[in-house]
Amino acid sequence: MIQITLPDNSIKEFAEAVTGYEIAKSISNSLAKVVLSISVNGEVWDLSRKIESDASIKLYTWDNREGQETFWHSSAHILAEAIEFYYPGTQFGIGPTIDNGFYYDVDLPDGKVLSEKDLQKLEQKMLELARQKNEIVRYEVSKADALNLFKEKNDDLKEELIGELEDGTITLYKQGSFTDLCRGPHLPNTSYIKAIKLTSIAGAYWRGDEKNKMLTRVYGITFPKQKMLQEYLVLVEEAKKRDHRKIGKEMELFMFSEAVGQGLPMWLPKGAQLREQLENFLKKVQKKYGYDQVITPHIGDVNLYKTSGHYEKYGKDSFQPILTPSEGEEYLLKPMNCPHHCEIYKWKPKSYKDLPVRMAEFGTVYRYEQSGELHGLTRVRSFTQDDAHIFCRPDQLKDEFKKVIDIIFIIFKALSFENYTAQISLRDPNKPEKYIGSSENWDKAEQAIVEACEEKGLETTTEVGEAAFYGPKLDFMIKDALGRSWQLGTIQVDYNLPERFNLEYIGADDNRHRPIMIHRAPFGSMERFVAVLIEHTAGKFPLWLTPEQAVILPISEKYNDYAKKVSDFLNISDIRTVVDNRNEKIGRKIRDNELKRIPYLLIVGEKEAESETVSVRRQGVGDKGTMTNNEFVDFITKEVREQLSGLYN
RNA sequence: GACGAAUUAGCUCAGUUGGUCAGAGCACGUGAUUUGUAAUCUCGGGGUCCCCAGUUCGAAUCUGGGAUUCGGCUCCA
Repeated sequence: MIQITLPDNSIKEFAEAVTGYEIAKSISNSLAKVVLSISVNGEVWDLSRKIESDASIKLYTWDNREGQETFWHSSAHILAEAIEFYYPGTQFGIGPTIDNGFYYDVDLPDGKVLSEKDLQKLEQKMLELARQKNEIVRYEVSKADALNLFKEKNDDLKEELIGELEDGTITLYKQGSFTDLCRGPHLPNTSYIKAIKLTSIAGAYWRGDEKNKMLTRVYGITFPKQKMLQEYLVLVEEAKKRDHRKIGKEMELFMFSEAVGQGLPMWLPKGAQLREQLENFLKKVQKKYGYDQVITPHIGDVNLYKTSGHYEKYGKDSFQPILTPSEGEEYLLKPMNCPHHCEIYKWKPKSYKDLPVRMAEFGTVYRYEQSGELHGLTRVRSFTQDDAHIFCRPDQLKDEFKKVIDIIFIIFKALSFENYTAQISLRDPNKPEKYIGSSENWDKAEQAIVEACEEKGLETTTEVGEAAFYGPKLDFMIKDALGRSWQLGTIQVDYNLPERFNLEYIGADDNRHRPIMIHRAPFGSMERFVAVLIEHTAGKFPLWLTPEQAVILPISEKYNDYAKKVSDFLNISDIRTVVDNRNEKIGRKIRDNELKRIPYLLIVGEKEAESETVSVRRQGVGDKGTMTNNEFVDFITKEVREQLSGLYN
């Protein structure tokens, strides 16, 4: 007698060993149709695997992440089977599930290459294989047998993987004519998979290491219903419309020019306006938090970066030094602002009473990113950090750290960023050689970060071994329209630069002490932040931020003079206003300006000119009635004030 | 940087087998119209078909090299 405990703690009894599928069936036929895998005592199993003894179980369907993973994992095997059918002799790397689907890394024989044209035939083959309703069978094998099997297939990649596994834990899965090394779990058979889309193809290094061979990675996604695939594809198309590169072009925010160079963005007037609003906003917040703005040059003597250690670490792989007419003189385009700020700190002796010193700069830096890494505004070669460095005493560290978290919260709130994640990056205690500074200091810094996050109620993930070589850090990440994650705000604790630059303060004990440095950039960089902001808002920026807040639409050219008068009035009232005085019908002007995402459309004709009013239309909403010009100024000013209320005043 | 794909008017894109294929819509200019809440009509100008070589009687189209962009990989101070 076997007792199976269900999630609601009810118990079902079976006379003999039972499979997950049989359990589902015993509950209801409709459940049996949709269940995909089963958790047995916390471990996810195949539905077709026999449960031999008492267990607690949970059944997974498409609505559970675990169910989807089972589904996609089996899909990856069918992809592999299809590839093996067309390209016998292919070596198979790994084929895991990802957030949206799965991929398989393969090495085709005889230097054959896959290209996007081949995806369709692979999809067709996969559908054919899925429809064969082949059982997916699990085998437990010895390491020796597993090695032999893949040796026969000449699959070096699998051999390498098996070599690292422990004997007695190795399982194979077979469906149709294809056998794969795999921990599972899998679907009972292939017929569950009804809709298949291979989405893209890309190169990927074996085991993620640049020194290894580059394999071909095929990405795909599958669904239990055709309709779900259609819906997914629509969603992807919608997401593409939010791409900041597309909207940035449409809204005339920024551009690139081959003549200027790769990865060197140029801000167009409206983009510059947007950026200025963001900068002014942060400056106000920083003023409240006791920061001082500074301005430093775009270049620095190469020896400055030798002192900081950056030259040694990155000099060869970045922009090369600028020479001067003087022999032996070399300058570097600055890859960061910290060394300059350290020099400012040293300008004058500091007392413990002077700390913390908070030094902020919108500093443009230049980094020679590899060409394949450049990506719109999110990854560029010249960018402006909303940088600041806080020099503080050890007893101030945690408090300063918390204040920086506050600033980041203010920004995320002002822009309604809610779906961010926060990651604490700590050192790898097993590799002390990777880091500089005493382990005592590291402990203190790490503890300060963890405590600061806890006290701020910030939910974080922790990554061991991800710290910078000079200190632990807290990063804020946010996803773009297509689900790619970007690091925005960052706070880093640094014991290294104060050492290298010999920064000091005189303590109450009249001795010299070393300050701790905090690097922080709440936006990360203006470029990346604006990119993510565009995708977040689909270009419909909040009123306080948007480059053009109102556009005046004269009904006909006869009212252009009045429109100009209103626009002048609004502009001196600090409302960013433009006039659409083209010789077009009003319907046309409304359409064009709605599409330009300007929040307020002000229609003026005979009535309005006579009564000194405007007819107000909210973008995407519609007619808001008629207001006097003064009323409109109050109306819009109030809206801006409400958006920013309590954030920095 | 390595792998794959792409690049045609300011933008979005069509262009079949190498031969009236230099195209469309939008944008822009022009004339008419003087417009009341999501596209008025007329006429017109605009191209180094990414660049450089090559094959060919003939290249947007084929081949080689380069540039840039895109995808994921590696990287990210």
